[in-house]
Amino acid sequence: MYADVILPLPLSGLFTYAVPTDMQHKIGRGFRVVVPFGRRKYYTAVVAKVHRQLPGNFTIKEIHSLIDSTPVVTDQQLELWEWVSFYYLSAQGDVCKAALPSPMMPEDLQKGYIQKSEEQFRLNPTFEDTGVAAILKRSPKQQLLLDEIIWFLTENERESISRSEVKELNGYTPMVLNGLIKKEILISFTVERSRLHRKAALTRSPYPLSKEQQKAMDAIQDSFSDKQTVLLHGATSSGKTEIYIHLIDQLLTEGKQTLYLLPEIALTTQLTHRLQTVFGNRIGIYHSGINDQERTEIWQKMLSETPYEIILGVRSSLFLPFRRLGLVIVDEEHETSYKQQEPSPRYHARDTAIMLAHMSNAKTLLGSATPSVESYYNAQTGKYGLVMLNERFGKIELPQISLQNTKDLRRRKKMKSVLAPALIEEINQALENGEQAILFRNRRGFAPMIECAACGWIPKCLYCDVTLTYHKREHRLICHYCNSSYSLPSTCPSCHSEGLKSFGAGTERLEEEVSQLFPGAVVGRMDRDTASGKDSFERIINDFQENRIQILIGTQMLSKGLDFGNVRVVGIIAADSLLNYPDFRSHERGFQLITQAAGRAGRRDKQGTVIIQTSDPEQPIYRLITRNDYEGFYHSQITERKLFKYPPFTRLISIVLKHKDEQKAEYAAISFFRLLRQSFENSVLGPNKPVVGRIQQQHIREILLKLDHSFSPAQAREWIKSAESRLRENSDFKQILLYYNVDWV
DNA sequence: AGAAGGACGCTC
DNA sequence: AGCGTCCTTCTT
Repeated sequence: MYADVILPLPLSGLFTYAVPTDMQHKIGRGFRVVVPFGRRKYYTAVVAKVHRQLPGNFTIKEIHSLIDSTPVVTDQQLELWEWVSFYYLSAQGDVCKAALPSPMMPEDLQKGYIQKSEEQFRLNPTFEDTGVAAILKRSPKQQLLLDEIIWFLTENERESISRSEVKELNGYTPMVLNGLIKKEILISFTVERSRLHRKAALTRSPYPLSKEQQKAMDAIQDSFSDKQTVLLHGATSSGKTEIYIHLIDQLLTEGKQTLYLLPEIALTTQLTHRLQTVFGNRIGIYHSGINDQERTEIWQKMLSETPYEIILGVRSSLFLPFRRLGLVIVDEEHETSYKQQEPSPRYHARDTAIMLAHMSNAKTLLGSATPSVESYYNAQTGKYGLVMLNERFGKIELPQISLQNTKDLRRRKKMKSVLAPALIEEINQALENGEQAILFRNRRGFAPMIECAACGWIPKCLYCDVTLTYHKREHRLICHYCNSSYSLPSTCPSCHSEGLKSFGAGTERLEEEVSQLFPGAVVGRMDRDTASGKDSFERIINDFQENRIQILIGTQMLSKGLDFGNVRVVGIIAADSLLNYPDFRSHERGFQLITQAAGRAGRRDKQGTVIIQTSDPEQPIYRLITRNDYEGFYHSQITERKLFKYPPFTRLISIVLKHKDEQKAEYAAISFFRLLRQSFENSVLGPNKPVVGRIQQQHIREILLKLDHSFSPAQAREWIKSAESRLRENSDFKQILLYYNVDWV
């Protein structure tokens, strides 16, 4: 008897092992096993198939041991893995890695030994900083390691550190660590107990729906009778969430589970709390703030007799083992963060959710105020049901959106700062009334560019083809692609003049200027530099909600799914930068971003204001934005997409080739292009050097497949894979890094 | 001579 | 991915 197993490695295909006789009646699809792989390693693997066909051509090893007594991956989950791997052209091992929490697939296995929980250390809270310093006065090595540990805990926003993590720190030796434990500055413990058993929460019934909401709810249920997927198009604050709550409640009475998907950044405590007050501990939360141990516990609970009935989670939660899935809600379905970019599998969670629902005989509800062009098209053509929810809840009017022409203002010498006078005036009004303001700028750092006024020299990254951004707080130049940082030269390295000038304003400079403009206000900033961890993100949001911050400046991460009640004005700084990049979706993204950001404006009962600063207000997209004309926007986009053969009329597969040597990358790209052309003919475009042609020393080339609906995914896959193996036959291309991005967004 | 650093090739 | 092997280049 043999078992084909999935190894959590980026390898294509399954590996076959012999099943020991005493294991034969205990093993099956979805069980984990420990297998020897390579000369000396043991890995955890998942059994995909048990069979009796003797495999050929290689010596077969035996499964070392069986981990489970019942499957931990259900048949239906494995089917989904197979689909993701097939459709997104990724290795099954990569899908396995994305799906299973890492503690369920331990990799550093000694023979016959499976690591349980590791020893952890936390700081002894009874010591004050000064007390510790006194104790360690004569132990500089221990003080040094302690500093490293404290730095690690702060950096990762964690309470404890494992032994293996301590070993990685500077200044670690077993003796130094033991010293800290002996002096009881560090407390050692191992995690055994589950954190899931929270006490039963008090819950409330769902609030009654308004007439509009009830109408939408009825329409959704009606639509589900003949459509598998329904798109709910409802303005921001139209009360979509309460409809979701009622639907989930309905599903509960039918004994069915609901998966509620949210884009990564939007997973706010706001929504978690709101759902928990209704559903208490019947809901499981699965997002980036949940650690691997908790993920494992959630997985185990989903397999148990009493699984969570609702999961609120991000992308990866669609790989959890659902037994009776009835509904998948994809909130903010237009969000591009639903598409995983790195690493493989590069899957789209919205589309995978629809596939999951299909496999589970469940329904999918997509919700958005600004649906993606693809989804709206599917709704228009009848593939999806379409339900509109127009009225804003509580009849709050949509914000007033106006444009400020910065080019014209600058010419007339009216721009005395980064902000247009009209925006300054609005912010002043807000501050006078005890109200708040939000300013968006999609570039972090102080100045996006530095240039020598004398010779035109521009600092660039050594490893990437990009200009460096000046960060004032660090007083350094930073590459936003590889994070490497450089000191700012005092004179131009090229001509030695002292005329280095900075151009443009990122969020950091905006924060500085705004603080000077409004000295009485507290200004907060939220971007990757100030809100790295989940906690700092929430701290800033809380400070703003509780009015400890009056003006909040931020990048896109601020525009998504947050509800504030006291924002009078939203300003979009340098809106053109949102629209002017070479991508057929740039206008769609700009429309969505500005409309979503505008949705943050408005107070409990008063209309809000949105001011868009642009140097090109004649762009037609702005008319659509200011009139909140989604239909007009959709029609302009779909016409363009049809004309230029973009999705949904075609399927795009981007092929990326990377190599340290530019010549090799180029040559491989041309060869691959020619091979693909033999089967795909005119549907292959390229190869192109992307706008950023080199990242982390790797030169990049892209080939684009633009496939109309005459190509089935199976056909496309077959041709691509055969072209790839022909490319790999040439030994020149062995070390070319090659990957696919299916349904590239 | 020996260390150190890449580029392959292979893993049931 | 990881790891062994084979090779080149650096180090002394």
